[in-house]
Amino acid sequence: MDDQDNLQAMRHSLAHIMATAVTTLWPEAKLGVGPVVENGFYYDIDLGEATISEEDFPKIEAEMKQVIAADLPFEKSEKSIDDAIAWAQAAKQPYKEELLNDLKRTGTTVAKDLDSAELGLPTDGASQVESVSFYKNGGFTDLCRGPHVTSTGKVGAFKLMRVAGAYWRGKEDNPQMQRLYGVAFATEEELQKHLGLLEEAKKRDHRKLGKEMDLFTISDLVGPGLPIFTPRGTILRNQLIRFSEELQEAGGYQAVWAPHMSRVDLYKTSGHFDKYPERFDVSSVESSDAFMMKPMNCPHVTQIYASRPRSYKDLPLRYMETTTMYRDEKSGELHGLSRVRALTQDDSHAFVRQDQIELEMQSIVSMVKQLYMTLEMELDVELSFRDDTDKYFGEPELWAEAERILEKVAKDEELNYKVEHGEAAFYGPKIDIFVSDALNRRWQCATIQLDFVQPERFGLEYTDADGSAKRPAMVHKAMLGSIERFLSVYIEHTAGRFPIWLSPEQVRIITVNQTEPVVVFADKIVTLAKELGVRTYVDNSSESVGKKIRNAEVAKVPYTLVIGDKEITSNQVIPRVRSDLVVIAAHPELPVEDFIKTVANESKSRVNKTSL
RNA sequence: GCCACCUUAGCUCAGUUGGUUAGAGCAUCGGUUUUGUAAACCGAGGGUCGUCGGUUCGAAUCCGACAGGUGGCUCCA
Repeated sequence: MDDQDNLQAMRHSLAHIMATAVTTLWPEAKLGVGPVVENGFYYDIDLGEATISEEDFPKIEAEMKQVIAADLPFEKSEKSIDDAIAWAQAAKQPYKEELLNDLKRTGTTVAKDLDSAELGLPTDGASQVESVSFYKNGGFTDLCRGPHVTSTGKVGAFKLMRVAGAYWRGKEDNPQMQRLYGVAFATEEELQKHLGLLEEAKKRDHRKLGKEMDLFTISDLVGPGLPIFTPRGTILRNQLIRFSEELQEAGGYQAVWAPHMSRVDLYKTSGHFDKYPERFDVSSVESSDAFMMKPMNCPHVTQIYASRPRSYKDLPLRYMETTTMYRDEKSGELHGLSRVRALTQDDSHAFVRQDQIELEMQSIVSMVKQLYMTLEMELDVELSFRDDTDKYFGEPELWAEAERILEKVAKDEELNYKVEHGEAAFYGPKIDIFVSDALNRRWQCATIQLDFVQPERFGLEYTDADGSAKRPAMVHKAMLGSIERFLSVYIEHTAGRFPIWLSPEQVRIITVNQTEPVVVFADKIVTLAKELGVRTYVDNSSESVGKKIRNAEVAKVPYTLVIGDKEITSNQVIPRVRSDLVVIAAHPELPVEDFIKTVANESKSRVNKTSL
């Protein structure tokens, strides 16, 4: 057993020890599942009327420590499936009984959040389950495949972290259990290191940095999930949008524009209306028609396509639009900029012929790669395909073809991807690109979607070379995805230390004193910077130079110039460079004009390091 | 929406078992200082303790509802 396996066994054993402690303290506790997760473990527990809160943790931890101190062996045993069911009934463990019954009937459990290691499933995954294994430590016995550590004393260091609600088997209409999360490591040092990392992650939380760096704000009066952007945040936003749009223009996309609301009928035709009830109705329109805010853009765009007859020679027809849409997310799902009710997408839709799909997908993927490479972010790619349920529209043959094309493109473009069945949109399969925030939570950003369904539902056509009417396919794409969500991840990714081209303020000019020649010289630099499109701010305040330097540092401004008599005499400056941008150790003295020009060039070429 | 928890000044936080005019640092404003590469000094303003209701002689403190938030669950076109 290597260290990694051993750590897994420790964490899994701790889940059992926690369950032991909880059932000692609350004998009526009904147990769900208790698998290993990243950095630790959890156990789902139903206490009926009672609830566990974080205040109970010291008591549970004390109980767990007793079990650990007793160093009781984990003893494995086998039972036939029917004996196991009888055991669950006798032990009054209805959730275990349900799992065992499903196991007997189908050979599997379909629970989404269930780690198969938690079950007593035979390791070869045979469909016919004859027997299941149990592990016993002291007076506590649990259905479990294992493996475990040899005895309860060998579990390393742990800490209970929090309690959360979790629906039994991940289904909203099932009873909600309490999920107790713990973290665990082989040694106390590693545990402390992990807790330290969590503290570090807090410091780069985009909600905290967004406030500190004056990028955006969320007002109760405006409403939850409706972030508003300050001048600084808007510069950041617009720089990213401009980059996305420049890439798309180079790729043959034409900008279009559509209003932010429409008749409800638009979404009834597209199929979105019945699929997604989370919409914002516009109720007071003086008309018998119902209107709503747009939750997506594609239906609008189909109407641009449909506005005139199209020839096979017109395709591909590529439309792009950076625009805001509105989705009524449930209150508990809102999260800073990551999950909002008003989201802005760098959205695009290409209408293509069947024979153009693959090439189009390929060029989009390479565009996405270029964007993320420039931003120095890793691509974490998922191919979201359909499953066997009936929630998808369209012919199965078309789906199979679409999925084949997506996978081929992913292979050809050497994407490091995983296939996820059941994650497709109702109208087609997707290539989804995920990025991770400071706490390692994955968020979907870029998405590329192949769609045969909406052209069908809107009756879109083009005239082919032989004069026959043909149906185009539609390729949806968003590269940054939701700008808001992208920013949330990007702020955490960079800890607010943006590259020069994205920095809301690129050069901070600090005056040594407020005498007239100094102020005039600072103004001269600002005028020059403005002409070249460099974003500057002059700190003329009567603070000490040390304080002003510190303020510039805290604001994470890439370059700082201290201006005094020396600079006026020589017309040269010594730029102070933010530490993460430095590539050359020496900071040369530069003529003022050269310095500003260099910053302007760096900004234009979107470099991540400085050449100063 | 569901579960647990949180909400005191613009921000970060004190505030004893319910007991007089609720404190600090930073920020802001005013004054002094005119500063050379990570925090000058003095002073002032700023709070219906998230909101509403209840218990009590008395509530920031106890109870309830609501709102907002945090971590999960569910959902994510």
